[in-house]
Amino acid sequence: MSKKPAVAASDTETRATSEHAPDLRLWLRTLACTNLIENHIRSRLRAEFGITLPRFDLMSQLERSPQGLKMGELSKRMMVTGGNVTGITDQLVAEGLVVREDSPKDRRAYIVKLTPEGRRSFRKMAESHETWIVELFAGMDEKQRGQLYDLLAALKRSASKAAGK
Amino acid sequence: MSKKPAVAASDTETRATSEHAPDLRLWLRTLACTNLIENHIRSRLRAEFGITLPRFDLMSQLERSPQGLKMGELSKRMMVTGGNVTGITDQLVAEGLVVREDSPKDRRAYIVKLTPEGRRSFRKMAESHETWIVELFAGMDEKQRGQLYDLLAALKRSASKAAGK
DNA sequence: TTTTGATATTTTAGGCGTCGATATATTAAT
DNA sequence: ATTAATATATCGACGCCTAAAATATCAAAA
Repeated sequence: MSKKPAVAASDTETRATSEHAPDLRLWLRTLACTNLIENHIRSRLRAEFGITLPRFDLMSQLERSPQGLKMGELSKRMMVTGGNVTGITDQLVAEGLVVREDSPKDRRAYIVKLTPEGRRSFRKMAESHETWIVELFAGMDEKQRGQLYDLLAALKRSASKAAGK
Repeated sequence: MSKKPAVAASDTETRATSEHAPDLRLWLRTLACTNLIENHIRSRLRAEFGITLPRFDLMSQLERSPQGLKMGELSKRMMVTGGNVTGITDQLVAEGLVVREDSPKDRRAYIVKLTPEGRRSFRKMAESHETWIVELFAGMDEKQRGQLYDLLAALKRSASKAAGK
């Protein structure tokens, strides 16, 4: 009996029908995929490790930057506002998974780093996380995944340009 | 001078590097695209119409179902929890854009419908919304968009199956 | 040096979103 | 007809998230 979360499983995409522009349907399908996967990952992280997705994401950024990151860097990379990063960091600090160190170069700034426990904890979770992702994409063959990867690069360029970089 | 929101513009994808599995990089790229587009749409809806994305989404569902939808239907289609729908609906009711009618068939349920004003208001916003989406995808050619559409269908199938329908 | 403008972070207020619990109604089984 | 199981929606607590304003520092120009 795998636990079904209270959140419903289906179709954001239901919004789109014949009269809508193809681009709109394409966008809604993109969204549906993302929501599906994100909701799944979110609930598994919660169920199996008692952590939230944003906290996991922040730790993930830090694990890849052992020298640490400034709050503003985290904000850019996570694509969320600075105020948001403040809150998430506060929580992780309280849990002992992360530390704020004063920047020697700039007294306005902090350098956020994983603690040894944070690093240990993250690596364990990341392993499962990667497995889950692999499972979610397993229904596509190698070639499809490669094509999708390339097309998303094109989409990223297109949207970045239209959104004003 | 187009207004730049306080939210940073770049790369969730920064998380992925060489040592990560290809699937993980594919997922992070998907996420980066979605965030980019969603953030853009969110701030334009706010700036130009003073509405939030979730409220727009809910109205969007209702516009396509003139007979109205039960709270639970909205929850499924929007891929969010029931409690969440309650809150968003409350706000839209307070703004006079939506009504909760008692279901004649089932006294537990409500049927939510757009008011005439809600419908009028939505149609005006939807026009702009669609234009924005078209702009965001404009950097891809017809063929690329078609391929992406098909590949996302495959992803949706794959992820739905792995997530347990 | 003082001012000016930009940058780094936090704070505040309010909306979104989840989970788990509750109240109520429906449906099925006894 | 009573009971039990299931379904619909709301509520409360808590965390995420944004936008806008406040605070502090830096860097460069006057």
